[in-house]
Amino acid sequence: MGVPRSGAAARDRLERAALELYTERGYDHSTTAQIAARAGVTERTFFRHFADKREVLFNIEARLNEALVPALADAPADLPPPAAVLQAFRWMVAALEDNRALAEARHRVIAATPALRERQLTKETAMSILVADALRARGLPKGRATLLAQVCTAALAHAVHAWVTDPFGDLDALLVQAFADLHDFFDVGTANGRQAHTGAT
Amino acid sequence: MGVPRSGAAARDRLERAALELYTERGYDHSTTAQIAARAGVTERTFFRHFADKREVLFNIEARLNEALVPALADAPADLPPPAAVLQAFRWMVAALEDNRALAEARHRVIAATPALRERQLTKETAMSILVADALRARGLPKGRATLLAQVCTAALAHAVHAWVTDPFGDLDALLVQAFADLHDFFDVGTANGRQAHTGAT
DNA sequence: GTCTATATCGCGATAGAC
DNA sequence: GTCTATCGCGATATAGAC
Repeated sequence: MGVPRSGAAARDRLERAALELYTERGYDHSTTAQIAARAGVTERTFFRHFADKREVLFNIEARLNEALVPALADAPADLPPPAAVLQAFRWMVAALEDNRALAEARHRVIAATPALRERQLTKETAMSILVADALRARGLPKGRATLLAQVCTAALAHAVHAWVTDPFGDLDALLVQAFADLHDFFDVGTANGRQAHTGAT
Repeated sequence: MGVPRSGAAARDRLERAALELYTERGYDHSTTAQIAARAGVTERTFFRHFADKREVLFNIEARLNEALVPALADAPADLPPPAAVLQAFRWMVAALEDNRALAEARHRVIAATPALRERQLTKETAMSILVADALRARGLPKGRATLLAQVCTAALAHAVHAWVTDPFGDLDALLVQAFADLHDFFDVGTANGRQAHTGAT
């Protein structure tokens, strides 16, 4: 084959081919053999790079996680825990905002496929664990760190979902809004039924 | 066959057989054929009752959801949204506390099996959607309802996890504590670093 | 890279339950 | 008799072993 043999390149082509095929014929009507063929490799190579047919769509998450960990570690120690997580998230999602088209394509496929939504939840959980570790490093006890991490990650997922859904959404603003909503839900200081928000959906 | 032909009975036997086998030999070393054999039915029958090898462990969730929906609807209209959800959750989990042994067995298998943890996340999301619907019925706008529902569901999952993990845990108390933690995280009224809690983990 | 187990699902026939 | 659950058989594709 005229195609170069670099592992990373093949991996990239597999990811592209998978997204294309899943988009064209749908996830369950695309076979791993077809993906491999379109990428110019054997089926075996597909499984060398990705544990299963779902994983091939979730490489972005790994890259985001790599950006998140240092961002969490660098957050000022005097920030309250939720604010620290928010700051790290805002830094991380900056990378996302450039690739809106790709994000939308991915989102469409995932939204249309139960098996892929399931995997996405797993990825969110994985990210939540990173956040929990960072919170523990900031002194939160394990149980509360885990809970707060889950809550913050849910807010992030919520903001990203709103972003890919609304063609005019600003991811950073949506993220800030989500965290503001969290305060509003649980802050007895601001009467709980209040609706005073910049852009509540 | 000497085995009665009631659908529900076969279903029950399949659930039992699956939990046993997953416990004995592990999820990946149990085949659907083995489960079916132990339940006294054909492999084909297994798939008529359950969409896949994972689903057979998650019937309890369906029953909990059935209890949750009316509980959410019956919550007093004047309660703040998080309090209403908490009340419904407390009612729902009462059913769980009776079956501690079963819950622990299930938890062990699920915790040991990535594929099952993945499915469990999906079930939590499904429950979260029920909560979101109820919150919208209470007047919350869609976006905030979804977010708050995810947060509350995370708190529930957190409490249940703590309960099955700690042999001396009281599920109801853990649930109340989780919601109290949420307030503490986001309530600016109570200084944010505070640790004053009854039983923080 | 090749080989294989097995999860998953379609179809037609059968057989209790009402 | 009409359901509906089950059976028996077969096909395909994922995923893991050698």
